[in-house]
Amino acid sequence: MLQYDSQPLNKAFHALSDPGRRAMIERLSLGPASVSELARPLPMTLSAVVQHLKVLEEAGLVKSGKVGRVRTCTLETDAMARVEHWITERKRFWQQRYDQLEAYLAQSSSTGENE
Amino acid sequence: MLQYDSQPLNKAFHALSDPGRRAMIERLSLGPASVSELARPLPMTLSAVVQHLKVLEEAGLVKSGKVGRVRTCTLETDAMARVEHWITERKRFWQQRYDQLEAYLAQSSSTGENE
DNA sequence: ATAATACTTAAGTGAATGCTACAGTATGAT
DNA sequence: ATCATACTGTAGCATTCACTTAAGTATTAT
Repeated sequence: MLQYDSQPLNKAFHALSDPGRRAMIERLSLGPASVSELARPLPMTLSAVVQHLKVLEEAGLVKSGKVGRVRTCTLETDAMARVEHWITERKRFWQQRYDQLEAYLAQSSSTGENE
Repeated sequence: MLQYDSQPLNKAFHALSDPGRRAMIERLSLGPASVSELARPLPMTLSAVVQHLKVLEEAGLVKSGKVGRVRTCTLETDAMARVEHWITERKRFWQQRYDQLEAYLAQSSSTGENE
């Protein structure tokens, strides 16, 4: 534990910290989409969207391929799962402490040492 | 869905994108700690750690209070849970598509139309 | 009283970010 | 052949980041 570096996680969390990129991920969680489809709802130029896409791809969260003139993007669910995993691992520990506290309180109230 | 802005999530994901700050969160998931305790394993000055702590607090991921000269930090598990929630929501959708695909494949192989 | 501890705050710096504008290049439609 | 579509790529720019150094301020220990 407490391994200091993890490029993949750094990049993944960074990628998800931007609302535009999260919107793109939200769209892609519903299914593949072209670059213009991803761009349509966003208040920025296509150029900007392409740059965001690059960030997402370099974080491993999205993959894309071109057929004809349209690039189709898909979500990389494994990478998303790895991000989720980091959080659930932390959760295990704080939950454990919470459960211990609960058990302690239950035990001390049943033995009634506070009366 | 596709609400474009969420300051809290922006800040939370951004806060988690730094390996030093993640190390601090990892430590705090085991229980409260002072600023120097958080700093000890990290390859940077105390000053830098305090600045990271500020980022974590502004993201709502950590709270802290001072008693005497030591500041004790604790993890805000609710904020962590909210980050987790954003991911599991996306997961719901991509899982659904996966399940549909699986069901389709199961059905088409049982009707044996590929022989 | 003196010194060590545990932060706190501010200024400065080089690098990374999130854009836009503009100028392309393929590909598909008419 | 011409035009629209769907990107692609680069330069520039204001802002934010992740630090460090340096100079504090309270507390606690001796």
